Amino acid sequence: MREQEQRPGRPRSERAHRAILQAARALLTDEGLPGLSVDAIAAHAGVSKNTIYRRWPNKAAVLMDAFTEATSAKLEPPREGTALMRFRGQVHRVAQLMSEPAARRPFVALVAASQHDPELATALRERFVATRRAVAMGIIKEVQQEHPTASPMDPDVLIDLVYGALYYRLLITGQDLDAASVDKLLDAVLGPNPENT
Amino acid sequence: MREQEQRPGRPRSERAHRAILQAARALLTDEGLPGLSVDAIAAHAGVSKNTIYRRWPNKAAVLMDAFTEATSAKLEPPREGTALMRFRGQVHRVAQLMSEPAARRPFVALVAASQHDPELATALRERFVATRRAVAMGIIKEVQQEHPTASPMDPDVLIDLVYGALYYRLLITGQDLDAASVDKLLDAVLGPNPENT
DNA sequence: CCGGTACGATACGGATCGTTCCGTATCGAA
DNA sequence: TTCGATACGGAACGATCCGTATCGTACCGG
Repeated sequence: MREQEQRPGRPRSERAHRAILQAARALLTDEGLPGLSVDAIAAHAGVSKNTIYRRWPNKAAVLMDAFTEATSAKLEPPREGTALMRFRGQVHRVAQLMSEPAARRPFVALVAASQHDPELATALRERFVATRRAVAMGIIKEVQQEHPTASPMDPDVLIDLVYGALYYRLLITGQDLDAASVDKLLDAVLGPNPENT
Repeated sequence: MREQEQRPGRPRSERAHRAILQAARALLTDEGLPGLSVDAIAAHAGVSKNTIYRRWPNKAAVLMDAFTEATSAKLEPPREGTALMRFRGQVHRVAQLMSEPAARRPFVALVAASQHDPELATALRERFVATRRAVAMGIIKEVQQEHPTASPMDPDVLIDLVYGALYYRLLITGQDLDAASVDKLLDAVLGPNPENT
């Protein structure tokens, strides 16, 4: 979005940029998707609607940036422990993040909007899903080196099962994603947690 | 919707009822959710918009009825074979149905809309998800009686894993739900298919 | 000082939703 | 046959939203 560092004329206000994304997050968290009109974002950010459309092509793109900026920092994979425990830790981290309405609602809204917006669907996959998947894939391969005797499940299938169950509960059944139930999921797929205290 | 069989005045036209649901299905299949305006449904059904809003409270409710009417008949669980094979068969049936755009798009649209419509979310769970779950639950318990030695996975967790993976691919990654990949999923959770030809 | 761009404010066209009003049609009951 | 009650198609309405356009003004480098 900001590849051209220096162009003629008045530079774009960094303050306006942040205000827009923050307003989008706040409105989406508080009011949900129906309350998220571009006019409302503009008013809440103290910004002209013109300024929003000068930077993003449409409402979904604003939402996408607001979401990834808020969540990416919170989803750094664990760096310590066995690969197995790091995998479990990462799944827990995603589940924990998504159990907060402030993250869950924007994500759900993006998934919903992406169903009839192919560009947004691609962006969501590339900028959020694929990142989580790549991290998980790397850790899983380490796990399978640590435990070569364990069932050699296809890593892609494993990821689909675990994250699938997570998002299934999130989007469809609406169940809580508390740590205990996430552990049950992981135990079912990976075998019992060896560090089970 | 039609609990009162006999009330005074002119009875509601059954023909209009069917025309509305059929028009909703047709438009949703062809145009997707954004193209599904109530005006368009009314026009396509040869019906006044007034008539639609006399019967359903909003657009999502119409969509809900249209979807369940169209799909419930196609999701009768298999009646023959071992319980294990019937379970696999049912999952395949759901996957096959959802791989058709004519069913996939309405479902995805409903899931999307249900994210900010609690009533619709409840209806979707009670009238679609819960039905599939109850059927699966019954079959799984039979499976576990057939194979008491097999891993005693919590049936709820099992269902979350399998259907979760299905809907994860459907809603988020956009992967195909062809029979082979569904079999891989099932093998990963249940063990290899004993009737693997 | 000047061209170029961003800014806030405001208005607009187009579309949609859900509601409301007509006059007419169709039912059961009196 | 008459009458109340309801449904019907048609049409219009207010409110909302999106994305675009047009103001005059503010800020940048040359």
